[in-house]
Amino acid sequence: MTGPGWPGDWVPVVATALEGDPVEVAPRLLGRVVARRSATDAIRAGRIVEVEAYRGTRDPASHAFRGPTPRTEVMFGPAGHLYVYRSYGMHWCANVVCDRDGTAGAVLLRALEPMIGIEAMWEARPKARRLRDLMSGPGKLCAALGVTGDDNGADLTGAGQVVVCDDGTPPPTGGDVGRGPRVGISKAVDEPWRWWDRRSIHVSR
DNA sequence: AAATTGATTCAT
DNA sequence: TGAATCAATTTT
Repeated sequence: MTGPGWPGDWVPVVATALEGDPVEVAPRLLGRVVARRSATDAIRAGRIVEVEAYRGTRDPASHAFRGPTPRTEVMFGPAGHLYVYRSYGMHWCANVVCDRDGTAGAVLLRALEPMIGIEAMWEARPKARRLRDLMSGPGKLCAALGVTGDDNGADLTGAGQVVVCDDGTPPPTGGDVGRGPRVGISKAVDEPWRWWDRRSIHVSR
């Protein structure tokens, strides 16, 4: 991973680390970095502080529950790609596809802590008033990073515009990890498949 | 608490 | 062809 302004010690997360059950993979993504770069814009990046697991055909709350459709086909593909969908007709939400090729699974990115490119994030989120409003929700973080439906299916493991990286920061452990039910769903509402970093003020509310 | 907003999906 | 359902955000 190289390029102007790219931190030299950031290494893309390899796909094999994402090939497990989303419930195993999701908490391990806490602390990793999501970065977006393009030919025209400065790098924008944030640290993952809140995630939710969606278990595909084994999870009635997953878009993939009823099998592959044009919308959900990337969730049935190989791990390490991006599943982007439109929410409530106006927001984009981004998921890291995980589990094995052919088995649907995904981790919804619910909140990031802004790291790099914060000026561009303010411009992309004019209604945000405080730093902790910038990416403290799944729709907010897509707007702040400039992720849209055009990024659906993108490879996150190195070559593309959106990358999930490890910058050497250890994930939260023990009492620093919050766990509870997922937000905004109507099925499987009691499954505790949401995780967040208790030390962060950038989680959703 | 309520308005906003449109794609997707499944049932007629 | 129609209606229900939203992995949400913002303002009141």
